[in-house]
Amino acid sequence: MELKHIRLIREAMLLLQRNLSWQWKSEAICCGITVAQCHTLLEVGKSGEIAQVKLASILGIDSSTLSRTIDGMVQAGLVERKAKPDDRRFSNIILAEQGKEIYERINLTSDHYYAEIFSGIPPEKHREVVESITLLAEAINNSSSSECCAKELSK
Amino acid sequence: MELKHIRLIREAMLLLQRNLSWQWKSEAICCGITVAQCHTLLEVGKSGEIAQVKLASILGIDSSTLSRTIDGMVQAGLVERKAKPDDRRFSNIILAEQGKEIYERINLTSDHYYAEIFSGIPPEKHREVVESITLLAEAINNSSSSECCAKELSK
DNA sequence: AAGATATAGTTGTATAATACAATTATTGTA
DNA sequence: TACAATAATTGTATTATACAACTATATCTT
Repeated sequence: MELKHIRLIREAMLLLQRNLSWQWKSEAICCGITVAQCHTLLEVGKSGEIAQVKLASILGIDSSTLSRTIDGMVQAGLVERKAKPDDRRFSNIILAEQGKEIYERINLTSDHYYAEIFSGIPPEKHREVVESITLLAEAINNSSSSECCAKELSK
Repeated sequence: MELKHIRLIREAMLLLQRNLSWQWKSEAICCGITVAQCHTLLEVGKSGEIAQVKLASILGIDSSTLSRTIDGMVQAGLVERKAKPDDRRFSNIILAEQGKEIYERINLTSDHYYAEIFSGIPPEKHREVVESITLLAEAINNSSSSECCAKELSK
């Protein structure tokens, strides 16, 4: 891998990160929720029903952080805590009425967002881009850990 | 663009975002600095010398936020404020001694990080991936704004 | 040239997001 | 049954952030 290409990727990833971060803020604010709530909502919606500990692991945050995020979402009528009958340590999270609506809305907006992005890319490249991003995402996900320290944050 | 592909991209981007967010934390902690300082340091190093207002715009944050981040970095000996002689409203930011070292170090680590990522991708795909990410980054960058509200955060 | 307007940066203030440590409730194991 | 493990919560501190108000400097308008 040439350094030249690595630098290109690094710059591109920076651009992606910054633009996506705005996109999240924008979607959250539009729906009157916070960014953390937005991330959480989308994962709960995707899972249907999920334990906090699992959710925290997917979101990459501490379970204490998630606990408080969920508090706020319960208050706002976005989700509900549902005790797991066979193991009462767990509380499973499910969408509440208000949460379902907002989930659908954000889901749609996200789809439109990416559809619009791709309208700025020549159609004959679409397949290649989808494949490449998927490849990269998998590679990054598999390579994670290693390198340097980060002991404190590990889980 | 098929919905199936959009959903693939959305999932991949989520993975990327979450992994990169850990990477930034990890690099920052290794160097004894914060994530915001790390982002700022890399941009200052890249630019050589840059006004705060420009820097804030690149980083996508409010200039008041940046002002305080820079305060901390000056304290830590990472950067210096240098008044612009011909327009004293500006203070240009440059790397200080300590900052240069850490900049080089993080730059190297980042290069290694991506090199390692790519070692998990078949070499014949590398060119395609670089091209695709660049395409996507440009498309996202150009398409930004529009859609929904986000009036409050606009600049 | 004087007053009005614009720009860069800072400070006051509030909030969101986060982690770590300690604690409680529950379950599993020796 | 006592002890270890796990899920969640609460106490506490810190980081990152934005908006509004303000100061200092520069530019424009008449």
